[in-house]
Parts: sequence; structure tokens; C-alpha cells
Amino acid sequence: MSVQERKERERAHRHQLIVATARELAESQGWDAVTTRRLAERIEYSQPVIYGHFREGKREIVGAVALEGFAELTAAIRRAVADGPAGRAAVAALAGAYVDFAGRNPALYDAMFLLDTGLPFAVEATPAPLREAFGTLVETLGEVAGDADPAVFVEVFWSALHGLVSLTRSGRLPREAAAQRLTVLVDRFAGG
Amino acid sequence: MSVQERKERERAHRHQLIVATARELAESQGWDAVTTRRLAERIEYSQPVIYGHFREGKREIVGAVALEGFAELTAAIRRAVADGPAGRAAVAALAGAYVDFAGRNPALYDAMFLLDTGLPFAVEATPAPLREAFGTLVETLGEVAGDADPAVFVEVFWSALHGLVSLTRSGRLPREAAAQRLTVLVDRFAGG
DNA sequence: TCGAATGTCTAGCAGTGCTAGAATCCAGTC
DNA sequence: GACTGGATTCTAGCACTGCTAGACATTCGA
Repeated sequence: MSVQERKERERAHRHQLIVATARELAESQGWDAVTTRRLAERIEYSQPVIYGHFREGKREIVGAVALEGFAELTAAIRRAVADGPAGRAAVAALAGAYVDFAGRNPALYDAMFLLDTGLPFAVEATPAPLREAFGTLVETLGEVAGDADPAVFVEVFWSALHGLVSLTRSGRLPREAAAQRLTVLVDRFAGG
Repeated sequence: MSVQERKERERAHRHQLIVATARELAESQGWDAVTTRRLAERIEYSQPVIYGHFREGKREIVGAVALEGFAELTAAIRRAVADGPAGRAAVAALAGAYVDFAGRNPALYDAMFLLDTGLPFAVEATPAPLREAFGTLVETLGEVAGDADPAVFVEVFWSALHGLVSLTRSGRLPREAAAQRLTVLVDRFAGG
């Protein structure tokens, strides 16, 4: 194994270490606690090494965490609908998985859907994990779109889920009755 | 008019000047550009004077801006439904007004629904402008709730609107087809 | 006019994201 | 094994952030 390969492996490992450390810090203490100084301390290098891996700085790190999140969201949704539920059961399963995912990974969710990451959505350059996540939503929900364009329908349903999640998390909707709100939403979107 | 009254008038004026300046800066350059140094420069006092008005610091300033926003949102929605539209027309008018309000006042909207302001929602201590805004939504939409609790129904519809607005603004939903998404949402919620 | 209370300012703290250039290390060549 | 050049990492620092202690200035009542 060449010196070059070993160097590349070390670099990739360090890159992943930074991303994992950022995510850990974010989930335990919030994104405000994730600073490049703290990441550097945690990985036992100086700050400029962080910038050697992420040329666009902190926002690129948040983007890298988000990418992981999309892969995991896709997996969570696929597991939720693995039994092949149809109609309302599919919508409910997907909605439940989405809200559960957001609840278990609040900082990851913020990286994916709230914070500025620079990741392009819905264009040619959109990274594969993002496309795949959205594609999974369309696969699952396309059949209940009725007259609406399935992609547009999915965008609207996703928006509603995102709205419930983010308003609840920021304290603008009470946590009580969250399940009831989800039921109302599923009823409205699975109704035909 | 007493010295005390004049002092209080001056203080109230300065307080309002800080809030208005924060909002102007936020709408023109984003909330990141709103710093207490810049606000102080703009109002021609030093930084500690800002803290003399807002003991909780910047987040209290953002909250003050948000309060104004709620009053304006209420007015905008009331204007949109002043003709007394019913059923789907009422839902559409309200949804259009909400999205339009968010589009015209992006930073104000962020203060209201994204940023940490410390303002309590949906509890005893919730400020009147917030209660009034929500009450206006319930007044307008309550009749189309069908079997659902009107307040819960309104929470869900508002979440969906918020989701559309915030995902579009952050570039996660394309601006194209925004009107189409709104139509799909209104159809789902006005459908009975 | 004076003194106390109030209001405002200066100066500074601890932290942020980020980078230039110095220092160190590594690997290839002789 | 030594040397050299390139790569990597570090130190030091910049410009900025939110915020505050104590000094200074102003105001107003007696």
C-alpha cells in the first residue's frame, strides 16, 4: 500500500472525525456550541487543519453533517414502509417516521432543514442523498396524490411535516397534542 | 408636563427607535448584520444604552421586532378576509395573505417564527399580539375544520404554511411552483 | 450653587470565524 | 545517513460578536 494511499486514508479518516465530532457536539449542546476551535481541540489538531478539510468553513461542516442526515432519513422512512402499507397507513407510517427521526436527531434535522449549508436542493447539482430522500417520499406518497402532481403533493406534505416539527421544536407549538396534529395532517393528505 | 413624563417619553422613543432600526437593518441586510454595535451607531448612542433598554440583550430586541410583526400579520389577514369569503375562498385568501406577508417581510417573519426570541407561545403569559394573530386564524378557518378541533386544525394549517414559506426561503424548495403548492395545500384543507 | 441620582461612555472581557506566514515534518533522492 | 523540497501543521493575529464594570458627564431638586 503506497504512501499516497495511506495519506489519503488518514485524510479521509480525519475528515469523517471532524464531521462526527461536529454532529456529537451539536446533538449534545446545540449548534451554537459547535465552533471550529472546539472541533480542533476535540480532534487534537489546530484550527487551520479544520479549514484545510472544509474550505468553506463551518457552513461546509454543517452541510457534511446534513448529507449524513439525508442518508439516515431515507433509511428510516424505508424501514417504516417496509411492510408495504397502502393508502392512509403508508402516509401515517411515513409521517410518524419523519417526526420520530426529527425528534431523535434535532441537531441533525436542523442541519438538514434549517441552517445555511450551501447544499443545493432540487437542481442538477443536488447531492445524491438529498435526491434519494425526496425520491423515497415520492415513492411512498405518490399513490395518494390524487389529482395533484405527485412531486408537488410530496413537497406540500413534507412542508407540513417540517412546519409541525420546527414550530414544535422552537416552542411555538406546544408539545402536547403533537400526535393529534399529526393525525389531522395525515387525515387531510390521505383522504383522497 | 412633568420632567418625569418627558424622560419617559424620550425613553419610549429611543426604545422604539432601536426596534425600528433593528428591523430596517434586518430586512435590508439580514439578521446577521444586526449587531448591538451597529444599532448603537445608527441611533447615535453607545452600546450599553442598548442594554439599558433591552436587559436580555439582542434576543429581546428580536422579540420586540417579532411582536410588531404579529400585530401586522393580524392586520394583513383581517384585510384579506374583510369581504367575508367563505369555505375555500376564505382559506385561499388567508393562505395568500400569509405567504405574501412572509414574502414582503422576510426578516420580520424570521423574528416571528424562526429565531430565538424568548417569547412564550400558547401559554398564560403569551403576549396579546401573538394570541390575537392566532385568534384571527381560528376565526377565519374554524368553519372549515370539519370534524377536527378548530384550534388543532388551525395549528396544522399554519404549520403547513410555515413549512412552505421557510423551506422556500431557505432554498430547499424551488420558488417556481410556489403558487401551485399553495393551491394543493388549500385544496387539501378546504376540502371538508 | 451644590450634591445626589441618573444616564452615558470608555474600555475591556471572552468568545466567534477565519487566514498569513512561520515552523515542523515527511518522503524522495543522492 | 544527509539533504532538500514539498506538504502539513502551528502560532499569532485580524476583525468581529454579545455583553458589562466602573468612570465620567449630565440633570434636576433642594
